[in-house]
Amino acid sequence: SPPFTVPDTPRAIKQGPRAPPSGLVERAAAGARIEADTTHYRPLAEQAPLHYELRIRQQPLAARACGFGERDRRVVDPPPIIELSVTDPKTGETDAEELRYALSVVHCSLWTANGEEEEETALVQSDRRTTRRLMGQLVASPAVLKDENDREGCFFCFPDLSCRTPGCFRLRFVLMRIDPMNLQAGGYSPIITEVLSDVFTVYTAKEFPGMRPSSALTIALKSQGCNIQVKKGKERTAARSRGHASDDDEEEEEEEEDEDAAPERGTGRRKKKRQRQA
DNA sequence: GGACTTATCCGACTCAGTGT
DNA sequence: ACACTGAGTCGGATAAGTCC
Repeated sequence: SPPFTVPDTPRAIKQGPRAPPSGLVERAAAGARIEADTTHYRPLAEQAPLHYELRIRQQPLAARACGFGERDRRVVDPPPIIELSVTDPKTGETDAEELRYALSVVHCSLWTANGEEEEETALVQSDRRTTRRLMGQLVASPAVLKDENDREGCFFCFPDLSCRTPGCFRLRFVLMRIDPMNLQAGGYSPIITEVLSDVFTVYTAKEFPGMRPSSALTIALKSQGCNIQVKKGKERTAARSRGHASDDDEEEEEEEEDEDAAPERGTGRRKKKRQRQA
């Protein structure tokens, strides 16, 4: 989709930073992963026209459908990572100050594989409850970090997205810029730009090929404090299956005898887990 | 009743937090 | 620094439901 350019408006930054109402920005940015620099608050209307662009640095590829239960969540693999670039269209230079604006948010929604219809229509369950097809953390805050090549960028990570039903979908990411001076009931923030992911597949539990090892980008962001999970992928599975094979050989006979005799390994933990969930 | 699908459970594992 | 614990993750297993 074509990048959006903010309408030409006079810039008032030279007159000095303008602070929003006390406490408002601090509260709004509490969930942001980077420190909110409230002294550099810039209303969109007071900026020079800037060129905003979202780029998908890590495309979602696969997921295991997690059904309608709330307990067993299966996240999209790999977690989508979006990079925001903000440039001055005249000079082509990056606007580092705008890149650090803490109240930018990217929202994610589920779309059909052809990218023409939103798939987020409510699904009606057997008990008449309605639910969304895409679940998890659908909104991400910006994190200004260095990528795997040590190049600084503004990233939005979605490590907690899951899809309830199998199929082929795309994810649509839209950038919004919250203006704390204009927050009011019934108000809205305009979409600044958007990007559509490649098609990814949501598999059933049996068909799911397994998680992939984390990319260099994921590892780089994780090492800088980004809340994203690093996975070992198939390596872990292979190690696990090797472990199983050796255990079976040694313990098969013991299992038959001790079936009723206090097999406490793991079971105690599960009881606690169930108690928590109940 | 068998085949198939789907939701949930199981057990091994990882990792962050905490106490010593 | 190390051991321990609790919470979360993930692949596979299985119970339950549906269809023919």
